[in-house]
Amino acid sequence: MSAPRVRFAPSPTGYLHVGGARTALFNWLFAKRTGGTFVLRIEDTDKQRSTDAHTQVILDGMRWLGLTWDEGPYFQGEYGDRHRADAESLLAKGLAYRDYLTAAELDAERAAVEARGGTFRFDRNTIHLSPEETARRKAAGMPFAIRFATPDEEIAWMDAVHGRISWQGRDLDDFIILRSDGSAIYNMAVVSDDIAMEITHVIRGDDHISNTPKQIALYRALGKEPPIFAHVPMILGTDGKKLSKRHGATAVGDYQDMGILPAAMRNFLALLGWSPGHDQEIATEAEMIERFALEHIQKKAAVFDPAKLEWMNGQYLSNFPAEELRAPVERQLGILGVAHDGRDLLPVITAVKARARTITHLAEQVASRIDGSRVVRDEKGNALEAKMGERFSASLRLCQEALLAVAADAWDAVTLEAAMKAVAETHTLKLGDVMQPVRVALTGGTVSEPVPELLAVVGRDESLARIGRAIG
RNA sequence: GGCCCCAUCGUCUAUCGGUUAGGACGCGACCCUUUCAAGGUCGAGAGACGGGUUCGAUUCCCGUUGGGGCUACCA
Repeated sequence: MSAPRVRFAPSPTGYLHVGGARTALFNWLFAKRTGGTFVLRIEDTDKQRSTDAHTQVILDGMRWLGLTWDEGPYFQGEYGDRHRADAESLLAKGLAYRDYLTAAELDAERAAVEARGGTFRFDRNTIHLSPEETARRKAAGMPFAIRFATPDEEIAWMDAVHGRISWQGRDLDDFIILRSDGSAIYNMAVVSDDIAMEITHVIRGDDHISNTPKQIALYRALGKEPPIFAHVPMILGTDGKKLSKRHGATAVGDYQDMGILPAAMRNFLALLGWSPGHDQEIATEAEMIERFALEHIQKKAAVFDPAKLEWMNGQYLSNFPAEELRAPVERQLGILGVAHDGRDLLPVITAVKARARTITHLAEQVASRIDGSRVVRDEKGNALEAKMGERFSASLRLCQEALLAVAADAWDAVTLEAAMKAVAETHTLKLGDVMQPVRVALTGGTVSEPVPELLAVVGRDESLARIGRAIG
């Protein structure tokens, strides 16, 4: 068998949604795994809703996720002539027919049926013009749509994730393949393109299952062998409904803005509906490619859990070397408007990255270490001060005194830890009562890296300044 | 309504007829510790229901219930 050719075919009518991104990821993984070709095709035939801006956002989202394509992007809108030729070839073979009924007349027909409480369904035997009227319109050169004469036979396929799925032709109506303006309808365009682009495996969302029998019928009518279909499950919101705007962030760009790393997003998305078959969840790109198989894709829809994504992102943050985090952190600092010129961020990032869950969060912490104006006292910080009362500033004064005694060239975590412990010992204070006030004075909150490291990262002058300010 | 798809802890999942039904997130407890959203240990927590098939069903078949998708001269 020749190498597989797969495609991801988004329509540029919106942003790149996580569902689409996951579909793209599965296609990409499959292509990598099999040594196949990953084709990107932009389905921009809906002129009303498609925009170049959306196309750009989708391309950016894929690049951000590292889902590089081998061919394309092709733009479906450029192949109108081929779509039309394919539709007309069906007409020539007698497998499709002209329908002179106008869209308005069809709408009226539909409205009438629905007004009676019925369910409208196109039926070639009941919904049609009289032969005379058809002849008259044809003679008058009126525009017509082309309908596919769906054969009354079973259409079945072995879905790579679902197994055998079958439909009866009679449950499909004679759907339109070419509009009266000469443009192809979705199913016709897709089949025409997939044939022309020699696509061997169609990996797409579950919601396309009902399009598949129509497309297979079209392949047969065109005398072509259908590709292998793999319908991957949908992604749902926390309430079990199809993921949508009201669930919050659904666009890949939203997660980029929230400070999610591409590697974490990719890893998380891969595990939504697919499993490597073992217990290791954090996996490199190479490991995922190595284990990827269509057969291991889940049939059931998956609920998107933002909490687990954040956890996973936190894992990547902890494990990534600080150097790799510097660029995204600097970018975020820029967004926050924090000057960091000439400042070595690596020690700061190293100190705080284990406790951060997003780049945004990480950058905020870095900002608070290098810029005193970025320190905001949180509830816990206030609560601690209130709880300790007078002892709070008393403790800080003792620390201030001890820290002043530490020379600038001796200002490192080891020396500082010794100095802090000495304060506790000589004044018979609990270590926590000495450390916590300093943490609150320096960060505004009760959560941070170990205090000696914190002092080292913030620096001597700034640390003492913040302590001075806290004492008041 | 019709057609189609689906069904293991709250969530993501492992299991491909025999397991004390395993792991992860989240949750709880404990340990470590100056604190923690870090690390470690432990715990609670699932086969929707009813029939078959079988020596034996989470697993295979049927039905019920529940959820989802499609049902356009949209993609």
